[in-house]
Amino acid sequence: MFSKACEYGIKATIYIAVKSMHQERVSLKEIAEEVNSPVAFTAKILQSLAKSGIIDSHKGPTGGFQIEESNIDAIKLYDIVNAIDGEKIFVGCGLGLEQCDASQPCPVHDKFVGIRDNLKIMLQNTSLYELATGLDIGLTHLKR
Amino acid sequence: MFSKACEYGIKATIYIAVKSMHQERVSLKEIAEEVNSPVAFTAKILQSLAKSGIIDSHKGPTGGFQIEESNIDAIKLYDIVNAIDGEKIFVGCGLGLEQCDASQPCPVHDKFVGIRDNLKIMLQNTSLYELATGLDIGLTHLKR
DNA sequence: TTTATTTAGGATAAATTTGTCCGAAATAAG
DNA sequence: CTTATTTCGGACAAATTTATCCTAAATAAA
Repeated sequence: MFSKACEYGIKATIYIAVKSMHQERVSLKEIAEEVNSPVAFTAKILQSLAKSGIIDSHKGPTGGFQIEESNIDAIKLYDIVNAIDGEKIFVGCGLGLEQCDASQPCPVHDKFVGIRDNLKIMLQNTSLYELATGLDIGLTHLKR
Repeated sequence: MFSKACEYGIKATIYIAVKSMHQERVSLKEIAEEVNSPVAFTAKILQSLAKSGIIDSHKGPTGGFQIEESNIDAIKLYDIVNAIDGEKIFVGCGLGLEQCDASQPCPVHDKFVGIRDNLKIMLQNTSLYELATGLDIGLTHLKR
């Protein structure tokens, strides 16, 4: 469903959010450990999330990643997925046709659009805040 | 969403089904042309679909691919996707966790399972017959 | 039987995704 | 200022997916 990059990016962002809600900044190393993702690859993903403005990064000792607390509720799962995998997941024909829309549909068009709209709506309605809160209170987990 | 292999496989199977409903066998070359897919790669996919028993193949002149007409309604989109991409699309955690279920969920577990179940049900409820019929009567298309 | 045609299948290559390594740049603290 | 720490960013490598090519095997028809 999601790419590995996206999986790591989502996990990392949720972890950073939890820490940010406790006014803590976290290092790449800690994130990769807690989220069970390859360090160097995770670094690349965090870089691009920082460029997208979803997370903040700081160099040097005491440096690391964080998310402005007031943004955590406004950031949606959709934003993270979109920043990493791009909108190509939400656009385009399910069978790869260039020319496919309601007036000239591919055989799976209607059914496919239905599923994908569900996905899109789910991602747009899911806030980083609720994901981070669930993790913080021990309702969910990210390891293994 | 689907792999390229799956896209080509679905398109090819629908095209073969349409022809089979008119008692015609089709060659790899014709399929690849009509479905706008790379010939050699399509050959591989059709090979595996034949091994899975979803389509029949015949060598030699007048050879080609076909689907037993009485099977066309029983074959579901799910069977095609499952034969090519495997069940890994329908199983496993949305964030790639090994240990993730209702009792120890990842942060997106519930929402993700909901979407994926929708997808699975849609694929299981969509018959090759309806897809092929739509194409046959010109309601849908596979080119471009 | 010979020939032409078509799929089967192995080897290989190209493209993309995933992942690593390392020096540069920033920066906090002694 | 120096040093230690941390992210940045480029080059590179491995793995997977996508795609090609060619020979073998089957088989229909002359």
